[in-house]
Amino acid sequence: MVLVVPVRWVPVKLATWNVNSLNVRLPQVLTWLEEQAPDVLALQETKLEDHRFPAADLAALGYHAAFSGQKAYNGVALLTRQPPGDVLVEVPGLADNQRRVLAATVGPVRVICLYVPNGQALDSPKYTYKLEWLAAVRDWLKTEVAAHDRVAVMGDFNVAPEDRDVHSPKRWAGQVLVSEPERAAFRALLDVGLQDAFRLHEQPERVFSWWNYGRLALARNWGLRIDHILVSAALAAECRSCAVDLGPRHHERPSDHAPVTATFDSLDR
DNA sequence: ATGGTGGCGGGGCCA
Repeated sequence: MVLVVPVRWVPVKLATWNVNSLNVRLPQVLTWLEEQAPDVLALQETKLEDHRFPAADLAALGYHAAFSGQKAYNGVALLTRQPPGDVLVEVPGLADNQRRVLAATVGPVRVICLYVPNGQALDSPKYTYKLEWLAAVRDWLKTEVAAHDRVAVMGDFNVAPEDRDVHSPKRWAGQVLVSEPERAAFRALLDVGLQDAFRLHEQPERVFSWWNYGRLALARNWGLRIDHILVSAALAAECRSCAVDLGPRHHERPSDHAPVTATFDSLDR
């Protein structure tokens, strides 16, 4: 007689949030962690040197942390319920002083946090840096996807992939964040074997993740969807939902970005 | 509506 052992499936929640200063936003992050209880939260623009990272406050909520920060600009972190393993803070072969990349293995998932350069404007050296950075990251992600079954690449990509991710495609046509070379670079990331978790599911129209500071922008939903969760095929098959959480964007003294969350059915961690 | 704001740092840069 064959005894069939039931496999226990548990939900997994992954999230990403550009907090625009973890120092300022820490109370909001702590509240959000308690409310949403993600298994992993990827943070961008922490703007904190590592010795100032609020690891104790996060540990009090049961979160481990891996982080790669710098003063005033950039900075990424991964908050995880399970200890992060195989932490990496540099893209192999890419010389970059800016702290924009963090990878860690959490349970069965290789989690990668990205803060893609903004690019400033199409005629700026920062735009060239953005495209070169994305090309180098693409090459690296190819190796990560080859090495791991479940991969989630989360962060502020500073690219609105399609016109439906832009409140006013006409107004934004050709601008940084929506230009065709940036969109091609974004599609090249998908080409290594990743899918936009948000587009795996039916979604309302005009869902965005970033709005300019200034009250009119949010009130009129003048936003862009530039924060993304990309998943490998194995995770895509397990993805249950993906959504933007507008709650924190309406808080007092908010980040200009809202968190993006994806849930999964995954084998017991 | 790419700043009419915000963060950092203490002027100017970055987003």
